[in-house]
Amino acid sequence: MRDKITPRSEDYSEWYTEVIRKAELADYAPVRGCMVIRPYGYELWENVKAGLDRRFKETGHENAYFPLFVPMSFIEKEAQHVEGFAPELAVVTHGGGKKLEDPLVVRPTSETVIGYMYSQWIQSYRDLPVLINQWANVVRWELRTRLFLRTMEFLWQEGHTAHATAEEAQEETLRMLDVYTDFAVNDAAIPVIPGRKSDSEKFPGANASYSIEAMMGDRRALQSGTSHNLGQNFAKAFDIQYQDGNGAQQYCWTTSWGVSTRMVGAIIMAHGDDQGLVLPPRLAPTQVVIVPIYRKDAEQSTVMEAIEKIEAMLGQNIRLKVDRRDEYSPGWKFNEWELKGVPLRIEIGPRDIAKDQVVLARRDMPGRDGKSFVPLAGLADIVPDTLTNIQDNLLGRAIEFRDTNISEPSDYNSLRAAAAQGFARAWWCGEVACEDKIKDDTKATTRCIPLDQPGEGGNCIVCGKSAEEIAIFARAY
RNA sequence: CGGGGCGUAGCGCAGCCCGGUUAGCGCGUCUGCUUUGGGAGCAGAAGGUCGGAGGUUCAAAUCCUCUCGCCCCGACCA
Repeated sequence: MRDKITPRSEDYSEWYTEVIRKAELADYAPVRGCMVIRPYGYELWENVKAGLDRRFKETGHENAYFPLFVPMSFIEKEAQHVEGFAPELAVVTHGGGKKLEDPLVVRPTSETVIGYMYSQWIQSYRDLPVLINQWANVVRWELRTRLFLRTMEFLWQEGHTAHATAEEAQEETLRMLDVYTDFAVNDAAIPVIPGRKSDSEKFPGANASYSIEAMMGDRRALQSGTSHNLGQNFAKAFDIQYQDGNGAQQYCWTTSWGVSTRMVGAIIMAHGDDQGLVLPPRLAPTQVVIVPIYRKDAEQSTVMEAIEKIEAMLGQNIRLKVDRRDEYSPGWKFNEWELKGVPLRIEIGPRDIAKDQVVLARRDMPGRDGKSFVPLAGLADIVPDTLTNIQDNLLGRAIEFRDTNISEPSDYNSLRAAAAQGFARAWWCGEVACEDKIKDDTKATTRCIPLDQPGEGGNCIVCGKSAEEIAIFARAY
């Protein structure tokens, strides 16, 4: 906390870990691959949750809670699902001092239990659609973990819906992808690319998977949210049937979609700089911090009185913190709040009070550029405006960064170079062989086939055969 | 699971190769005084089963064997 952090350009990975630990977002737990989310990090997550939860409710979803333990036999019911998840399951074999007859799996995701319950609840077309979300923890036995990006246990939300028709399920899948995009862009200020996953990157058990892909500060891709059209796969495995208007039994069409604590990692890596975190105002636990400056006791009381006026002026709508600690110097506090990514800082001392002004310092513009003197009387307007401006600036900056690092190579050699340095957009025929060749040569994988397509066709960047769609290739986390 | 690195005070490390008094240093912590507009200064103090077990030796943080854990790189990663 007290020392400088490793510059981003020098060692991105080290920078990432140091920022998380020094800003007190999270810490390593005594169990390998697990993390403790500390209060500051948890508050950030709570703001992510609030932004998503509001959107879920606005689109007609309800929250519920399903159990942590899943019978092993459930996981085995859907062939692709078990194949995909078997290697990373945590299995409970003993309970109450006895070996269990049937082992229990700690949920890696909840399609199976929820599918089972849906089969009990759904009888008629009148029961549909079922639109449920749960906020929960899940466990996947990951071999290699990184704070927030991939931990053995993580927090997320998983939405699970059941519909009468394939069309409705597809609409829902894309609607939720759109909700994620809206959240990422407007709340997290991360300009994601929504698209469809290639078959090899698809969720085990899905007919089609979609994701939002974000570009991190090191130009690598981070899958930041997924939405799956599960077709009738889980409905058939768990016998989720309804009687239609003609009295015939039909299988439901289901979807699932999720965003996890990985989103916190995305926020850190999309906006952070050498000073530390840079949080978008919409999600920042503290939006404005006030640092008082004084020498003598008399000055202190004058400054504190002025601060009380500012607090009253800014009201309840701004997440405000006054740093009253006496044991640290103003300079020390400036550095600490910058490390913690607080979007806006107000500095106020005797000289300012004499002129009825304060100093505003913007986190998105380090140093003198971000500092300005503003009249105390105008703060009620200026502070909210500046926060909005910072939010917009972060998004604008991230869009510009992403766009300058997406290239459109026209031949395979330039693709190789492009994929090493950022995102590459190129025609792809859809063959796994071509995908694999790119992966072997560049470590870049198919991130997604963007929803936004040029329309006409082209030739596959690898094999030259005709291709209908453009895909994004990049190295991913 | 393969390759590499590291476990010594709350944190970061030195000491180990070449065994030898009471195991050091920086930061932080505590007390006091002076300070406070970009990471304050001085003085004093507290804080250690040297990851664990076994072995060699008159003597082990140091040498040997085993073991546990963590980090990094790779493979893997809905």
